[in-house]
Amino acid sequence: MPDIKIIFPDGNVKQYEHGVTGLDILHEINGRLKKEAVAVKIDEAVYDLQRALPHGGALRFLTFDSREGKDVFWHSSAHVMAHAVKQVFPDAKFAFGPPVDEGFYYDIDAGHSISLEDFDKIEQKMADIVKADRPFERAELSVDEAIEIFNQRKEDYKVEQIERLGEPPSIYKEGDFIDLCRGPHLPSTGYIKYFKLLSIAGAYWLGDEKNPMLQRLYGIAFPKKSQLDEFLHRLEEAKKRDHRRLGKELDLFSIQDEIGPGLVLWHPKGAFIRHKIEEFWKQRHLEAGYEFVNSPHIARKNLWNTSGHLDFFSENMYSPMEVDEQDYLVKPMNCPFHLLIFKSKTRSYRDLPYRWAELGTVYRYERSGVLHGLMRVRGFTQDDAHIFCRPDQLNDEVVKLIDFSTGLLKAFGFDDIDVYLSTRPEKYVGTPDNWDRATEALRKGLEKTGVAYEIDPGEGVFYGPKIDIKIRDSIGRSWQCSTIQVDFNEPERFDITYIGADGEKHRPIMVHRALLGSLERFFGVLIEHYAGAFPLWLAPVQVVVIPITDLQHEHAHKINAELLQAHIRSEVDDRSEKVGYKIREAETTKVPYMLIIGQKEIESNTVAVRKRHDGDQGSSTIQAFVKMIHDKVMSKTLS
RNA sequence: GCCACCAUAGCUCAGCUGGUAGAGCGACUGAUUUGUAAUCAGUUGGUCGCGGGUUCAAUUCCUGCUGGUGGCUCCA
Repeated sequence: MPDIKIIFPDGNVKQYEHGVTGLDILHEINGRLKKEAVAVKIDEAVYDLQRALPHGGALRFLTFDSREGKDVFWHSSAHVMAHAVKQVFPDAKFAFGPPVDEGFYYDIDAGHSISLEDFDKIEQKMADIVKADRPFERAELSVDEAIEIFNQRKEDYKVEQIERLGEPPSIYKEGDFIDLCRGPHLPSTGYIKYFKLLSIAGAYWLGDEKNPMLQRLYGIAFPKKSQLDEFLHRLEEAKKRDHRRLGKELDLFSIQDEIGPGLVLWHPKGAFIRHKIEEFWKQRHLEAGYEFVNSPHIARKNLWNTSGHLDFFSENMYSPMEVDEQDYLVKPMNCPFHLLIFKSKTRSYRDLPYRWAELGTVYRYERSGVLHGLMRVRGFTQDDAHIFCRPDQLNDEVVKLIDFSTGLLKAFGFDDIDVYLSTRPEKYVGTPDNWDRATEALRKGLEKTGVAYEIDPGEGVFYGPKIDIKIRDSIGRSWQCSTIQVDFNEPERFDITYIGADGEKHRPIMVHRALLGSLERFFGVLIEHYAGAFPLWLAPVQVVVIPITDLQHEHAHKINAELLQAHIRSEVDDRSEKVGYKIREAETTKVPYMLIIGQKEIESNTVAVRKRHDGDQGSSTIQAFVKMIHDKVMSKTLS
């Protein structure tokens, strides 16, 4: 009896017998899909192609091109990898093996260390499994049946999962390999044509560092060879724009053993770029009604008691130093200082809000394994500010902040952002009631600006909830920079007040915020975003004047002097090298403009302009060139 | 901190199963006077991350430490 009603994307409706599978339907279709479909979606649920459809509905075949298709493809790939590992290491036990953004992994307890040298063997076994083109067969079991199967196979982690699941599990069988899995999976192993194991890492069972550590094998797989090649090529490209590598090549910064891990030296060129960023930042902040403050690097221990840092943040703080028999601590945050500036005199409701900004350098103990170039360091400068306002001003301030932040980031070419609202964590100060008010304020602000956001439960800071803005760089990676945190608690702990219109004392609300985040991380992100080719307004050297022979040296220096007069950062390359060599060097050091000066240019009193990446731009008068540079710097043109 | 891996000249890297090290680029010197991504020649450069052990002999094997890489946990 035909009782499965399928609605096709083109609107056609067709009835099928009970037991019909995606593959059956696929066979009736011609074209690309027939070869490329990896799963089928009925309404909102994704099913295996080989599985009898449990019910009818709107049908859509999924290919590798879709997110869901990739997940199915990579999930099955993880399964194949696990099977291969099992063949190489028969005692291996398996935990989780999900697809991720790019590829898949499987957490494995192999009984001994799997190392990179085992990759070849595992990949060969995977190739055998793929070649055998065995079907993935689904079965649904009772909890007891499943536990028995996995107990027999000594799959302790799987048994634990089943017990935690508490509902009848499904399993997938491929050859003699059985995995606990919700699915869906590819019809057979043969789909996984091109794959590669990528890396190996440690990962705690269930993500808890108290649990034993498993080995996580990462891999990637594609239906087409070109896709695998492109993926590997992209890895290479990402490597080329790695800020650690570019930082060295372009002489921007260094981190040295003698000083200590996570402590950054800004070299002249890097420091110059930082200077331009700070200059811009300060200008924008003055325009937005901020005032600047400054605070010391250390303070008495008791200050950090008052603020709650010693109770909630001490694992990130350095040990006290003794000064005149008193303990002092290096600051991990700037907020207590700003609170005390507020407290230094009586404040009136008329003067709120105060917006106090500081490029404040803080030090935090980060565990050695988390340090990473400029992205994660132990000493860094936050572009910090604290806003003290009345309750009736809060909403407006939050809205302003979101706009201010996105505007600032846009100037650097970051248009693509992800926004998160992080709520109360397990360890927190203050009352749940205050937390709710603060969270609500942030949520309202977000709603008002209309930006799309996600909730990040339990990810707030100890003193308040926060909005985090993550920016996407030019190759699509996401970086956390801006953070906006509403805090009802610190004002209470420091007992700060203002005098209201009613002549009574009132408690102000405090907003903590860093927009670029830290200058170190932001610089690292910028280096990778621009691949080291900083836009004109940031480039430490904007122009290299290149005389062709000694005969043009004098003229070249004259032009250079004119450029310097016009506040253009220019240098002359008057070494005894060929033009090609000098151009190559200017290109590799990513100088935005080159001016080639030969006899022709001297005679016509022009300059031959060459643009980084784009080559010869023809000749120009020096006046026109200077004007163009000025215009681009003024408008902060990115290209 | 945990798991795996790595550490050789300023940089990128060679150096098979132990017999105290090489290349390219860079830097320096000289020649060359050059028209849009590498002119030629010469010179310089290393306690083979640091300490201990095995050995007649250790850059190579073992071990401890330091630092780094990819992850996990944590985070600006």
